[in-house]
Amino acid sequence: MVSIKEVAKLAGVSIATVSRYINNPDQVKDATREKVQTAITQTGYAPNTLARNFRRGKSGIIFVVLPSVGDPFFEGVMHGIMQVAEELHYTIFIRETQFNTLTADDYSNMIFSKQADGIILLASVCPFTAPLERPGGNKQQPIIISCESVTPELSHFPSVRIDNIAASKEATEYLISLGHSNIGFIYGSHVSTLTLDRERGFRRAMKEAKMPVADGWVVEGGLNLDGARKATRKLLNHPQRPTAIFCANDEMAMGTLHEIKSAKLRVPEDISVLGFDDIRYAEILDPPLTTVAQPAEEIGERTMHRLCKAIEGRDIGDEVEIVPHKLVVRRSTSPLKKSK
Amino acid sequence: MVSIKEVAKLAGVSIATVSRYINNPDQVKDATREKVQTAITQTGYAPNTLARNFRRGKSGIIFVVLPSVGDPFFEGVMHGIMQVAEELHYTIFIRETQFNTLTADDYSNMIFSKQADGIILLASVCPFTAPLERPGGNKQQPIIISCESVTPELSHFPSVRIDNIAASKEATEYLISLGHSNIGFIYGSHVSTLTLDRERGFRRAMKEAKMPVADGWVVEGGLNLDGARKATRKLLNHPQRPTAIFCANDEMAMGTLHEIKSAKLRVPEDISVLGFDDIRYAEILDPPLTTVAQPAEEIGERTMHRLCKAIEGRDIGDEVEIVPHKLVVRRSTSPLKKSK
DNA sequence: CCTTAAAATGTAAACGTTTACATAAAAAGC
DNA sequence: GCTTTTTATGTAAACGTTTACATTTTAAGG
Repeated sequence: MVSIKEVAKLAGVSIATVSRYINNPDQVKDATREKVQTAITQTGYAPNTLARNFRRGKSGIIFVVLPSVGDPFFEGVMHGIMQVAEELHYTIFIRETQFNTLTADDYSNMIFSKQADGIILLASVCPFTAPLERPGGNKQQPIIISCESVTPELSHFPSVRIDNIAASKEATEYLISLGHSNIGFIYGSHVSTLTLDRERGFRRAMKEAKMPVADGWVVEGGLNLDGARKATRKLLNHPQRPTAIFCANDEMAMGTLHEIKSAKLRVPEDISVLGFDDIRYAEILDPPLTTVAQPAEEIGERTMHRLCKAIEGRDIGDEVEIVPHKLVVRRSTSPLKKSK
Repeated sequence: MVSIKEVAKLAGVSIATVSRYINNPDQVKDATREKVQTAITQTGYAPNTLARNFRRGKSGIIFVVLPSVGDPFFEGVMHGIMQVAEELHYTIFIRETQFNTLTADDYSNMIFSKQADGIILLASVCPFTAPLERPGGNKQQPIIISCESVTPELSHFPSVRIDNIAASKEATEYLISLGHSNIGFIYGSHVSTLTLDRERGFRRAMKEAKMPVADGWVVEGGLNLDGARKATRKLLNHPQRPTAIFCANDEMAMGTLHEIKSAKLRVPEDISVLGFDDIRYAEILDPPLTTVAQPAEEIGERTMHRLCKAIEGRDIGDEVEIVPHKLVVRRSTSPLKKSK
């Protein structure tokens, strides 16, 4: 493997000059520049990133941790993140967790061991456990949580997200304003604080409207199609069948839509369906899905800016930064027909 | 930042012993092990990955390059890849290309500069251009192409994929066997060799069946929803409206389905729709989508195994490794009604 | 053309590991 | 208990950069 030394020798300069040519070209004279460039092309030299990062003490890398590639919701967030990353010269690496659940301590370790300069945790990434107390003192680490609501004991991680409880409550109130009172709710999973919050918002709205939530109206959808389909079947077979179903995300709403139609019922005439996220498929579903939109790109940008501040060593606090959500009404919801 | 030196000092041993404790614990005596472990916990030491990788000359990292997180097709492939990665102790980093198109030379460079030990390129990653000839000699680099069909001049990269031409031809023949002769085709984009191949298969089938392909029956869908919707509208307004539309991937088929229904036409009664990939949404669409399934997980596994062989320095040739595809018939296609 | 200031280049140390080799300690053989 | 073998530990070099500092070259000022 050709190193900077050989380039230097061939160009007849010192290795320092070669290094400068690569990192601060304007510090080297035109004539030398040419000599060095020729030597580089001739040898096919490429700087060893491993050595460079080691020497610099930072990698310029930011991890984005997410449960699964192939989840349409993250697209927008990633857009925002990558835009800022480009601007600030960071490289983004996505780490898919899939099944294996890493703990907050694992992430903490990635920073300590210099694998990355910072980490962004996207929704439902792990059953969070508090990180190890390090003897070095727990000064702020460049780790930030995006989209996900966190449990209180982890509140010392900064985060950026919408107000899931409020958004969910509003959406439920919309359903109520349409005349619905029998409303089913499909949440994600118990490890997803985010969908738990959405459930909380749902329940709060129901309570304030003095509407009872029957046993079996709130079911787990596992955050995926199959889970949602099973959950929907349960709701359809419920003795008091809901006239509206609120799904904690759009992916699940897709499954719900399918099951309702498979049961020869119509959406929204027989049952209204409400989703969450406003993924790109929402508007082309049949019928187009009413859902809560998150400003995904904005979330990504803000997350990234805040994280970079932390990387620079500035204090970014541990507050939650709330961005606005928006209810997008399409055609999967309609006023309750009094066709009793 | 606490380094191995401080641990050594605290434990009263040499840094070599600490290093050995971390990498080959069985080489150190029980008593020493304990001392070192205590020192590690006490100092909160974590090995500096940057230094370690630098010293070892390899990072243990494999890049998977893909156009967009949020594309449901890649899920299965990633599954396969990550499974093998775990087995072989590699870490997978996903790099999203989004808009910026990297050239094959950029990838080549990532290897030379030791950013990664190997690279997997997933479908439609870049408008490939041949890589720079390096003076070191172009001995095989650990770069492999997965899913994507490559242009001839790039055939020196090994790859793993289905036979897109054959698969597409078969699917078209299926449509023909149903009695269709007016068939529209929505391809992805001209930079995606993969969808170009699918178009080739389509045309070949039509030609063999002696069916003309009218001007305007083959349109670009941009590999996304919006593009496919526009393309579909063009097809619907065509003077000779197709009775079947074949989309080069399922994502586009989703858009097509939507547009057809928006135009108050029925699928499959008025128009049959055929997709490609068999993403997880295919079966819950309305109607469930007939499509060509790829053994995504298997592709991932094979790609990874072959890549790792290359990383170990073994010769893996530059052949295409073909895996079998399968037509999955659902309800978006039906025999042509002779209701003329 | 000489002096001084500015710009360009060179020298050498440092970053935190791993590892070949040398040495010391422990175990085994008699 | 002494020699030999095995096992455990220590010493020190090396990996390829970057960068503070020293030195040389060039430009500027008179």
